[in-house]
Amino acid sequence: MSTGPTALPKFRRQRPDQRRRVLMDATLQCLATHGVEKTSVRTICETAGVSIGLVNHYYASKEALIADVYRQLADDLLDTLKTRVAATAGDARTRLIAFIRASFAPDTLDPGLLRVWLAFWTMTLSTPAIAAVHTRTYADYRRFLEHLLGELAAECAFPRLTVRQAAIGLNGLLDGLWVEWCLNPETFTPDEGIALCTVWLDGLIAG
Amino acid sequence: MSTGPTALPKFRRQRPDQRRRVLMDATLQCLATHGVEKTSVRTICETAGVSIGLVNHYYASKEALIADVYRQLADDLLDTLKTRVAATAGDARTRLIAFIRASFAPDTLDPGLLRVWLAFWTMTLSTPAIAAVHTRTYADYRRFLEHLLGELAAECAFPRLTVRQAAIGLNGLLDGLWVEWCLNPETFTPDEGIALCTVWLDGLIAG
DNA sequence: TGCCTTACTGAACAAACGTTCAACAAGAAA
DNA sequence: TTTCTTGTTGAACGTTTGTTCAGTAAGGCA
Repeated sequence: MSTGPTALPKFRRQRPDQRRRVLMDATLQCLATHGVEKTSVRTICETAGVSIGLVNHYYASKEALIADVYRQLADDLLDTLKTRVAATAGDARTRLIAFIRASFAPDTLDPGLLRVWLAFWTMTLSTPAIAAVHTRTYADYRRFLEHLLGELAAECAFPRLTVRQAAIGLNGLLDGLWVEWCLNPETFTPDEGIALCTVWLDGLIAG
Repeated sequence: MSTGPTALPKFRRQRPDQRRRVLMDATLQCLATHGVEKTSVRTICETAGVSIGLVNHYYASKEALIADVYRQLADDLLDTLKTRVAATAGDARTRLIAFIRASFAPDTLDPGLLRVWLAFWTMTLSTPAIAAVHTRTYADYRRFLEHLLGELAAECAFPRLTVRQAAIGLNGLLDGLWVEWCLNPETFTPDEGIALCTVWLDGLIAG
């Protein structure tokens, strides 16, 4: 058996940003399917189809890679929500409900995604680099909610809360319900989750 | 240098339930201060002041020990909340607000406690034994909220939600705000958290 | 064509992991 | 006092971890 003159190349060189993307995707997939515990540099590289050494060639540490994944995923998620809201015509309340509905869409309401998020939250409490990503991400998210709630306040004022406070509250309610549902989907249906957020919204207006 | 006839005993025998308690306390302390990543059997035993072999003498695995800690801590926490509500006289709304205030008390609102809880939640998604504890714990918690909200419904009906749904919603709001605050205490004050939950409650009544 | 940069590989390393188990000794029982 | 039970110890084991780095080879350039 001869390798022949036209043996397949062992690997292909790629542009740094392409390789980084491959590593990030693989990391995300590992975190979602196997959890943090089983997400090792080896697992990531195997999933990405590269050798063990490549992670530390592109990132200072495994930690830095995960921080990059956090940033990317959070940005993508917010973009998805923004897009879905932008595709919705109507008054402020209608747009807010579109935001809520998007938050309870099947691709967001995924236990795998929660597994990833729990890893990020855990690292937020001990890794300054990840805490920085969390702070920026949470601020972006809340800013968009404040934008939507500001429009609502213009149409019908809610005297008991500031726009900032309302955004914090709705964000908390969405996050809390998201966590509970992913941890045990038997407890309530996504539609009930949407209903709960809608009642919060109307309770806000009623004052 | 002689050891002498009255050398100090190397260890003291203890009753199984006492030793288990010591191991659980040490595990809790490790999880809260160092996080899951750094909570090894060795760290736990060092904190408990015992040798490495003792964990596997009392528990089938490290996992079983953590499940025991989860059960104990969740029960203790709910008991604390129940006690504080029981110490409050007044109508249903007053008692519910006492529950909310207790949820935002300094000993509950602790990033160390969140670190522990995140570990439990993470394991809930991959370890059936821990998922079982989560399901029972969450049910207990919600049952108590349903009890309180049932009394509220008797005084002033809220037509848009069932008592069960209202309990799920308030639980989600409390959990969500708790997580966000622990991850970044700068975002809002505990008093604002209490206010947000109170507005939710009054919005429920207003219907 | 041959050179040269550098993306990429993968064996090697030290540290840390959960678990095991033969040996030890504390303290009650006889 | 001696015997016996068993709570407790801690060295040892086989894995797995993140990181390193000398070497390999892909692919643009002259």
